[in-house]
Amino acid sequence: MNSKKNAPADALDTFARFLQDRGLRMTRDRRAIIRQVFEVHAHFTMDDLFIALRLKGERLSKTTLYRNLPLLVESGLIRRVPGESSDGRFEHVLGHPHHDHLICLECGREIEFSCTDLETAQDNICRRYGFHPVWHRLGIWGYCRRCRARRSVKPKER
Amino acid sequence: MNSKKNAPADALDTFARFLQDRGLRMTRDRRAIIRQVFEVHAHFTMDDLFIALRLKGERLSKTTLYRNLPLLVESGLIRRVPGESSDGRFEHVLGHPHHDHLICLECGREIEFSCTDLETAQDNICRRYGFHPVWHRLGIWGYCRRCRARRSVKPKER
DNA sequence: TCCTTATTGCGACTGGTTTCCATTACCAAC
DNA sequence: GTTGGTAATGGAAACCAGTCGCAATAAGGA
Ligand SMILES: [Mn+2]
Ligand SMILES: [Mn+2]
Ligand SMILES: [Zn+2]
Ligand SMILES: [Zn+2]
Repeated sequence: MNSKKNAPADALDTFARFLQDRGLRMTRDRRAIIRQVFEVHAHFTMDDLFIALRLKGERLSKTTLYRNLPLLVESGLIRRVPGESSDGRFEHVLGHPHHDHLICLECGREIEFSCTDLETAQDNICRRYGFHPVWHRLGIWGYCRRCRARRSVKPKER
Repeated sequence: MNSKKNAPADALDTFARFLQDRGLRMTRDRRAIIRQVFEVHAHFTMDDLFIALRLKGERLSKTTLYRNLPLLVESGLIRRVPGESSDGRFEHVLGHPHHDHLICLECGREIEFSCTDLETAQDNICRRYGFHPVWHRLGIWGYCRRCRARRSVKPKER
């Protein structure tokens, strides 16, 4: 219900527990990072985050982000978004459950979707191979409805 | 039938046409690259390719590879393989049709699979969104049968 | 409060990729 | 077969995201 409203607080809590379990410490920077990450409901890069935090007056360094985002990933609070090449794109998880992406080659827009058939099919495959899945990333590139309409030109290849 | 045997030749042909269409030229280096890429039936990195070609006595430079692999991708002859971070991993396409990957977090082994249910589910999703798919990449990370057997320890998270 | 040790900032450093530019090689047109 | 306009190439320098080393700082349990 209020799962969205409390996401930042919940996340902070989760992370605190995660840190404690590993003998790590909760710091001002880490609090600021969590707060920011769960305040924005969109994909972000290392740099997006850095700039946002600096604008808010936080004085952490980029190195700190590079050291902490992997922890957030491990804790399950954020995940990497599939991208063409070496992404450095993340998105938070709480209040934003698993989904896959349609990425438009023309306008760059990303559509998030989730589909049980797809997940089921994956589970079946894994079972067949005796594979224990932990996570997956699916990205589909192509042309979105809007772009297709705007130019009734058909794109080429498969 | 002999689609495999002639893959290098077919590829060369395809690429020649591709180049011509764009006013680009077929060169010794490009021929060598195609030949090598279709001779090896496995994923490869920029460096794998460079070393292999050098060992064969080709005297091209790495810069040339960096300039030409993107062309091979555009021509549809090779594709990028999904990878955790900055991949620079490719695989050829001819005689090696579309498939997705199971990647073991422990041994790093990659299992290639393809599953019509999965593809169908994707098509359905795309239709629903009015999205025209061009390509997709699915990678599932987890633990392979072999590794799970070797250590009957259960991995954590979902 | 004290003390151990995790955390941080900063600059140096890295490895992969791109860019520059002068030289070489295609290849289509004579 | 020669020529000429360009594409292609090699090598070095530049770029860039990320990583590392280290001395200074700050959590947080005792
Ligand atoms: Mn997303
Ligand atoms: Mn493959
Ligand atoms: Zn679009
Ligand atoms: Zn394995």
